[in-house]
Amino acid sequence: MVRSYEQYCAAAKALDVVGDRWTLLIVRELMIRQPLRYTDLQFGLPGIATNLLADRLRKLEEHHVIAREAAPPPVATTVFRLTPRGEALRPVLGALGEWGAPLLRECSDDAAFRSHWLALPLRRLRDRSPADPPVTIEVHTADQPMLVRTVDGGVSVEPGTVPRPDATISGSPPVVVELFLGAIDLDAARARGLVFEGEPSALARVVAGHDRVADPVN
Amino acid sequence: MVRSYEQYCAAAKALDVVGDRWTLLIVRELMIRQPLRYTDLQFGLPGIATNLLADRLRKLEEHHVIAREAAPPPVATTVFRLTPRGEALRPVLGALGEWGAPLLRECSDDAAFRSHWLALPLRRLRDRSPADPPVTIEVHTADQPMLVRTVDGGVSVEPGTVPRPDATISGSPPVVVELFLGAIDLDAARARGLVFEGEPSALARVVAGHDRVADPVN
DNA sequence: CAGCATCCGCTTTGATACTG
DNA sequence: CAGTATCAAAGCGGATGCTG
Repeated sequence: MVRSYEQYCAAAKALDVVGDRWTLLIVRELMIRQPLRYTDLQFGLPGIATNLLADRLRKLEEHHVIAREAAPPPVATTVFRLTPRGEALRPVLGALGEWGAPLLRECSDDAAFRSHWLALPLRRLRDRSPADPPVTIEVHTADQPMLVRTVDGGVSVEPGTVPRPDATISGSPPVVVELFLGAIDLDAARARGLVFEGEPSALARVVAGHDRVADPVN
Repeated sequence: MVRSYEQYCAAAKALDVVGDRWTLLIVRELMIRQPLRYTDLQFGLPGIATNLLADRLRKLEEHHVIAREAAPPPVATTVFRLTPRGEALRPVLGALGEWGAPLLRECSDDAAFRSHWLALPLRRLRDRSPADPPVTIEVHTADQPMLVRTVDGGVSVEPGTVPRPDATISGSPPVVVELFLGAIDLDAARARGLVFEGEPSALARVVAGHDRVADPVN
């Protein structure tokens, strides 16, 4: 069932476990938000076949990368969570995302996107004036609105809305991501269909400067 | 021909390029020793089918991860080399190797091994007394003898022999690797069939201490 | 509905043989 | 040496069906 490389090599052994198609993307989903139900995973992995998801989850559980839990009474279903061993894959996905970031430019326009994926590239944003009162930016770009708020020197990215955000951004995923990462400025983003309302200073406070590498990063 | 995830996500885009079976192991080979001929790659990738190797090399070239060169007159053949873009994958293989290292313990005894793979886990060894004259350890464990020498605060790992090495080690790959990485001591290694000749101090100088994590690391 | 399992057509893989 | 050609077997993707 499993096709091993049969090599005494750490990288090959790692790929024996997480090298199968979809496997690392399942781990990605659990890295963004834990724990998740089967159908939540399915939604976060557009294109996966249901039998493959079931199969991969079984294998990941066998290898102690994820764990299956009985969810608390309110929902009463099983949920999936990363084990410490699974959490240890974060540097792998980090390195992969770093390397893959430049490829996002050549992404087809109808590529799938999920709002919660914003958490990966935006996690590296820093709050430029942590002493000031926190700001909240509401982002509309795909299946659900997300809140980007300054917290603890960085930003948090979570689903939700607030009554009076400091700024509200609506646009396609590429434009939103490139804007936040400083690859384009607000005018350029507007030229590509982005709608911005509120305080530009709220955005400037967290946007990655043009001084750093301006590639969208996962 | 290529099956893309079609997701606007840096990690997914990276896997579109290097996620296919064997692809990252090809990159591993070129990371250890550049440049390589087709047959050298084949030897370093035990188990790969020749059509797959040809196919992967073509795709990697299309994605500018590797480049094909006409070799200089003496050999007069084409060789493969990593581009800067390919070199940028080093953190990915590093993270994968780090994560996969603990899995080496459960590696089947007849797993394939190539001597030059020693370069990956041993690269992290440090020279504990860089001021002293360099030492050379000759290692016999698979297809060809390797030389581990102290150099510039660390060690170099290259194929070859010398007339009078400070130490000579012969043993199976797991025992050799675990010994170098400090997971086992010399007595334990000898109990598992390792033959050591020469100055134990030469080994002690580069062996990772028990203080650090004693997992074989790629 | 959540959580799969089964079936089916297609693609990819792996092993071997063959060629310029 | 550096691949291409061929082919059986396994894996993948999509649809549908079953069970609590």
